[in-house]
Amino acid sequence: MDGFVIVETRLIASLLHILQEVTMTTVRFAPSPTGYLHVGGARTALFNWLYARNTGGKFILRIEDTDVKRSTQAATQAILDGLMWLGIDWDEGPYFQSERLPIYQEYAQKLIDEDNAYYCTCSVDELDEQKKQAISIGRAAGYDRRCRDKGAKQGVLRLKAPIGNTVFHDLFRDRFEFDNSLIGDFVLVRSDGMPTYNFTCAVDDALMGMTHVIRGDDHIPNTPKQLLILAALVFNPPRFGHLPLILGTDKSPLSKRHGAVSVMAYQEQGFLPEAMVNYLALLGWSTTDSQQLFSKEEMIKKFSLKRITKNPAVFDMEKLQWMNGVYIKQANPEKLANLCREFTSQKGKIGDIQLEEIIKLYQGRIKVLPEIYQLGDFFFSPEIHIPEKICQEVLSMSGVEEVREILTETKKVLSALEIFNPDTIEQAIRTMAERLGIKAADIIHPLRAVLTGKKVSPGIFEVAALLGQEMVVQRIEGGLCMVR
RNA sequence: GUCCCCAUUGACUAGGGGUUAGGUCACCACCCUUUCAAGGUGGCGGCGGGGGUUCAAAUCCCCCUGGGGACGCCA
Repeated sequence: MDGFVIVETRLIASLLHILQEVTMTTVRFAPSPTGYLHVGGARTALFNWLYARNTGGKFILRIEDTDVKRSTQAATQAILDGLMWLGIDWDEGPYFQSERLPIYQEYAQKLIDEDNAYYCTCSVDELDEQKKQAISIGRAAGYDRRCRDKGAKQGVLRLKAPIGNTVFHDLFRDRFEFDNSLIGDFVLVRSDGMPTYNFTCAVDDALMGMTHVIRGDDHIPNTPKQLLILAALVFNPPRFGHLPLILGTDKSPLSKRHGAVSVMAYQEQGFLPEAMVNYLALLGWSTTDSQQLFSKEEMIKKFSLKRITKNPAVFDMEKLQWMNGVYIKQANPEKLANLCREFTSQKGKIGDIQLEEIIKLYQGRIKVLPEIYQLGDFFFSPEIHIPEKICQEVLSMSGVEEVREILTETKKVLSALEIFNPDTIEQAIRTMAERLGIKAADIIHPLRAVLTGKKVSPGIFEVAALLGQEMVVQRIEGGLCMVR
């Protein structure tokens, strides 16, 4: 009996395994290497990746480089870099379509053999003319199929679109129905033998076992075309889902004029990949409770296609910055210090003095990493400049003589300290204030001005301690000259 | 010109026949406080318009308006 149970359990397990194999989610990100990974592409990649990880499926990276003129290796690398920076890893690939040409040839031949495709010899000018005419008589602008029955043996290869409608159900919206006659007999293979996007995409999605194709809105018109190819080739179609676009603040599609669109530009500006991913995930996806901050694990666990919205989202820099600030605040200072050093080397600044300690002081105050070099510039150079404005507003605030006395006394008190840390400094200052019968703030403000050259800084006791006793004394002396 | 998509505060969104229309960013105020942040508390502000259906519409249907996309030997 026991043996039977074991056998039965094993049987169920292996059946489940097979079932899982058959139904395993397979998705992909299929960019064309014609530029950097942009925010919209990154969001598309992220959603596919999240879905794959959520379902325990497979995420494939495929480079669609059939446009030889525009594709570059640098762009491919930039896309890979962008994905890696965001922490989006792939299980297969990258596949390059340019290396799969024989496969597409094979299927093109199949379409020809089965009378589902034909050669067209129309020139570009002729096609233009056809388009103009179609529009002038109020028809859909498209190829008029004049070469369908010519029996040409060369030219571009076109699909023979059947009469009827092509229907599909979108993952995020309703039913789509397209009239095949409006789709037209589109090009599958160029006259130079290079296959086109719609053809390679359809073939690869089928061959690579894609269960879901999640891509941008702009591909909606391509979907019926690919469905037609799939049908002609007798492949099972994947499920399609079209993500709404990401817009700029003026509601037009996000582009360079809205600021940075390249994902790597955000790295250069001092954003953390975790924040970027978190923000991107919220552009079109949400949970019922409107949770905002997610760890990667949490995001994977909670991700669901059902909760993707169909309306386009405006990319909001302010919220991204807020989120980045939150991630910086929570990050490990050592990790941040390493990131900051990259910025210093880029900008030619020196930042070796206890960078980690400085970061701790600024973690809760900055939105992007490089801000630390503006707000905390007085930490990074021995000399500081006290702007005239600060001199007037702070150093002569309660009377020049009084400030002079306060600073002189402060210098004396602080240089007498044997242990120089935030606590001892604070104690010394407060004691001094009490002794002189003034407010601690009356000491703190001038002290801040002479130590930092600013009216705003982290807690002055921490700042002073980090600067070190010698530097503090030196800066008070320097500041004293400015009190006049 | 033809086809198609979208519509909740300034932004991201929840809600999908009966809710004081909820959360987050931003903004404002107050608290905390050595300044600035952070944090805490509170506040401002919204269902694009018009018709239906219904006892009841942000929610369902239609029209309009607005925004966007596609119509390549680009992807």
